[in-house]
Amino acid sequence: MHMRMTSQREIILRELQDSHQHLTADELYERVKKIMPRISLATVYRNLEKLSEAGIIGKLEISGRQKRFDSDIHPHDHIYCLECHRVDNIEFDRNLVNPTAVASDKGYRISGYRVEFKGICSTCWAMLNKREDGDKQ
Amino acid sequence: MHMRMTSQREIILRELQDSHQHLTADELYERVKKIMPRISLATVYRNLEKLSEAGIIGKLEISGRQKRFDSDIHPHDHIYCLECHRVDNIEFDRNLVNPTAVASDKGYRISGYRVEFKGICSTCWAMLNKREDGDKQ
DNA sequence: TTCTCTGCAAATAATTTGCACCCAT
DNA sequence: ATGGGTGCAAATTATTTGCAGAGAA
Repeated sequence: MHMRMTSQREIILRELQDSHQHLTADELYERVKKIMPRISLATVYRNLEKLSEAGIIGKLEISGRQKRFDSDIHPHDHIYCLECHRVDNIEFDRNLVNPTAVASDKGYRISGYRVEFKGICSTCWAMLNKREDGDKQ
Repeated sequence: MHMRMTSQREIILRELQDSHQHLTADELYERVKKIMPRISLATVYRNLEKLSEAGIIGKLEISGRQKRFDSDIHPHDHIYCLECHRVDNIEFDRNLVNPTAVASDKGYRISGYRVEFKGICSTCWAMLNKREDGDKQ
């Protein structure tokens, strides 16, 4: 059950890291295809799953949409745009939340938590304002 | 664009409220079918969408799985079980998080946030321990 | 050699949509 | 009488899986 390093796995991981973004499987597929045109989307899915199981990348399950993947695995939180669905890191002091303080709740054994902000990103905000200006004329 | 009250809408809402749970569309469909056997799953989806748009119920998009719906619309947070995927309310002091303190981040206009805990619920915890005991024998 | 990985196509899961008819307002 | 709502089936979206061959270790 050991994980082999294949060229597809290597490229998928590198492309995610180089992107400095929180990409979806198909966004990553489009990027990887430029380097390795015969790769299949299933391979991208399978590798992202393996890599996140192995703790090499993070899997973001945010806002009930497509999963996104994150090459940054240190604990941090995110914000997503309600308009374009992009996801960014957000600076939030995780010391403010003490999981053990709520640990007795409902008898759950708590293993983690995340704080997920939502809003409108600056790009969409600008577009929305432009559209409103147009409406007025 | 006004919302009509139909018998299906009424029953869907009532069943969700009476359940005191965070149900998925198809769980609710199964319950409603017992009262109104010819209702379709699409109707359940459409009504849950309308009701949550109207702010009458809440939509929970948690852990990258099926959406769940909540008849309790006052701001509160949740915990879900990694084993059985049930969702429960969790008591967490939302005053600890100050959205405006992170508002400048990346230029987002923040409109809300949620804190999502994960863990193992007491039922699954008991089952896992029982299974382990079995393994040892 | 062994066993994981791959590409392809088909399958699945969750949700949405087109359409003709129904019914609340 | 309007125009939103409904049931049904088909379509869509995101993801997973079976299979036979490829290729790391």
